[in-house]
Amino acid sequence: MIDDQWEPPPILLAVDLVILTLRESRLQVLLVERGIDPYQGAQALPGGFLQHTGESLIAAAHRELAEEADLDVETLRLEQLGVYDDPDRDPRGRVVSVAFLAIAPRLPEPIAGTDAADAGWQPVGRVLSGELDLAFDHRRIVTDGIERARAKLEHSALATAFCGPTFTITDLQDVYEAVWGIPLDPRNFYRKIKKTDGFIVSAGSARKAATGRPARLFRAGPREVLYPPMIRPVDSPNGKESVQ
Amino acid sequence: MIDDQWEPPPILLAVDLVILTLRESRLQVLLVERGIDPYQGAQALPGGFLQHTGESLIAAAHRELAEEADLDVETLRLEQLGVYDDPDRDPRGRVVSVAFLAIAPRLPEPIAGTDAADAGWQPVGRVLSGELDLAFDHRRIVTDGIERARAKLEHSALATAFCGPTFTITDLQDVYEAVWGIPLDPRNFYRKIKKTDGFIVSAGSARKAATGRPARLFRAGPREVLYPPMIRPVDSPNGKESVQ
DNA sequence: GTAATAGTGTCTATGAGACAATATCCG
DNA sequence: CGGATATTGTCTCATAGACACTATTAC
Repeated sequence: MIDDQWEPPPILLAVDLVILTLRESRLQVLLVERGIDPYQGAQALPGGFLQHTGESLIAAAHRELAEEADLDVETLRLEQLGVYDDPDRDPRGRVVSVAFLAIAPRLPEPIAGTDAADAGWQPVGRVLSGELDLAFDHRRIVTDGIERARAKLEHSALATAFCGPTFTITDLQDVYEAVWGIPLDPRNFYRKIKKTDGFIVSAGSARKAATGRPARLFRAGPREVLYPPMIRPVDSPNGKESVQ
Repeated sequence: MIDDQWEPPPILLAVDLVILTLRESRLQVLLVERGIDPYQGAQALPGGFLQHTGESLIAAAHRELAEEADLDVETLRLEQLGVYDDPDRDPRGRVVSVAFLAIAPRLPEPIAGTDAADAGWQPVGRVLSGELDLAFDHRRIVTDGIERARAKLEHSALATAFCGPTFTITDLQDVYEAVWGIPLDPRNFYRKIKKTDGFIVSAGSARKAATGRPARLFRAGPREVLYPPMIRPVDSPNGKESVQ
């Protein structure tokens, strides 16, 4: 707790960032090791406090993203994920945090953190299973972010954000399989994608692996809303949804 | 503006409430007439500032709901809609507002406001069209709330929240038609609803109107997530979504 | 040639949408 | 009975999913 030599502390506003990417065919989340006291040494989402009254939340999110993860701010679209305001979520006092979600394409191996003690990718499975313990309520925030990403893959062209500027349809399928956590039939996936006008546009062809027939390359198309949506096979066909 | 006899004012946290209901077969939103200075006399969403540091956002939302609209807090489920934090959104200074969305069943005609100068329902069409001008950025918040409600009708059993404890399938159809703003075929709607296990459960039958065959009555079932989803016919089959 | 991946064709079951037909009330 | 609404039946078309098959590369 903080020393109480003066007035009750005000409510502090913070931002937390859930940055997801695909590495080694697995969905991974960007985490930093906390360098200061509450939860020092624990893994946490990148983020921090608003620096001044006039700073907008999205500006703070972009600033933290640049500071802590050295990510290209321009290419990442941040989407508001939710507000986390349990009065007890931060031992330092009342901290209301606004979480943002972003999807990143595959990046050079180590994220060169300039600010945080250490920044790196972790498979989301280790977070969801509880194997990896996160500071504050960040496990819940990650859980919510993943569920949001899964849902957005159904109705939007978000999946292309996981890929580089050009990609194959198989690359795209890897995204869906990793985020949804289920296998898909390559043949049906291929036709479904190509039948959705504007989802992807041709970008030549190239040889990918050292084996097999080379795949055509595509770029993200103009369409952002998918109609009809991609269908996520249901594993629990009854009752309420079970997150985590 | 506020007088500046002391330190730069802190960031203030507020809640705004989008309460939707069905009246006269139209989607309507609860608005209050502002009694104090910024936008005095204009229509606005019910809401207000957090009263003390320890108050949670959801508690503040419920409190405002009770104060300004005299609504039964227990039956309404508030869902976080989003954060609105444009630094210029409130002339008094930096006010960050968290919006909540709730769906209310048909209620006794006049909402007896205890706090606000006046509270009442307005058809959302008048807000969306700009015919009715709202204070602050509340028109955007209402727009976002409606879009959220439309989307949730597809994938959740939210529609039953618009109805009373028991309702007919035609009542449910009225909800979908009003919120989506399109007509649906009664025969196909009927079968689709009954085929979705757990959406509704039987609750006897009763005569509704003075004419026609009496309909069976139902209650909301245990299912909250609809799989497969209800399908909202698409009016704009191409390109990006236009929220306006 | 074989191995491996990319891409196409085809069949089937299911479900959405159109709409005829029947049921059950009021007067 | 006729008018009105509720409920069921049936037909057609589109599509998801299963899966056989062909195409194109590396070796």
